[in-house]
Amino acid sequence: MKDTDTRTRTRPRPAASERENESETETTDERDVLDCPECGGKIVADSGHGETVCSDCGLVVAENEIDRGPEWRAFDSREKSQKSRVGAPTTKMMHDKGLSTNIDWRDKDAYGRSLGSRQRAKMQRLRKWNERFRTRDSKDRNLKQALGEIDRMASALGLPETVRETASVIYRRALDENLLPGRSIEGVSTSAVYAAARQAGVPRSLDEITDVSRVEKSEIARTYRYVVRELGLEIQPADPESYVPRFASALDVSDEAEGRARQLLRNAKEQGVHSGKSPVGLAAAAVYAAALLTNEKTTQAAVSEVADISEVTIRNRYHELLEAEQDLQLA
DNA sequence: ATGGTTTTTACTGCGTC
DNA sequence: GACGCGGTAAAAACCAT
Repeated sequence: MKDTDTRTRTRPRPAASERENESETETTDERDVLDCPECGGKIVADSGHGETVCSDCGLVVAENEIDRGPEWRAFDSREKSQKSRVGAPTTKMMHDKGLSTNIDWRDKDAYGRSLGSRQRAKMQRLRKWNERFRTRDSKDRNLKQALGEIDRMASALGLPETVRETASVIYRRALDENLLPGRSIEGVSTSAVYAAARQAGVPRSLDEITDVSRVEKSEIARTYRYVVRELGLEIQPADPESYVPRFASALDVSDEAEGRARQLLRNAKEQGVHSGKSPVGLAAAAVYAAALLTNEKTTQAAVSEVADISEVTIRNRYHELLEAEQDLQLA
């Protein structure tokens, strides 16, 4: 991980629809406009989410200002007024932030008198229904937010529609099985994306996932393990070959080299050289080795860059890959 | 918590353009 | 002399126990 300083972290720009909404929600008085150190573009102090962010490259200059914007987002003026922050202070301790109706369990009226049996039965029914609606509402809102997040991350990672759908399904299942309490919506939706991408055979490394998520790597990993276990998802370790096309095209190497890379990986697999090693490292090394074999110019540094893996690892892996290749020819 | 394995970081030496 | 590459040692991260 390169970004040790949390204040200068780049982030993918929000989807167009979101940005439009933010700018029209915001009153346009006294904004600070400065030049971005990163790309020279304009930085507008606001964004409505307590962040000061460059509109061109997404560089986050300052975070943790007070967010005065409305809750979530609004699509028309009716929703906007409904969701604006007016009303009782909310608490995060309750799943519905303490805004819902509560019916006392005591069978007394407002003056403390006991209720008749008819009234008691009525109250009993009301309690039951109130409870039902309340939990359903909260799950709805929860799901809405999570699906938005899943969409945002998936598109930032360039994942196809199908992956988003599986991610949503995974999230829904997690919600239905009550896996959420004690875990953040963010964390679980990130895990869902990670799992879905792997299941679909278009894996993204944990680091790549972490870059687009709002939670830390360790939490994602923890939540991911938990979700996979509880849901009984069957996910094989990522196949190194599935990283090859992405690296190959990022490095502009020929199809021939790409084929060689796959071949190298298959050989390695048969000889069991690959177990225990990171699939990303293997894939990166294979691409590098293949480029070498086909006389194309690539540097370890370049491969290391696109694969986000150290050069040392590439060196070690690609020696092993070439050895495996030789052993195979001798046998 | 611990120990074993893998990956990363940092540094050095070698050959080439 | 800068660059690409190789190797090494030590630190850090990761994993299973």
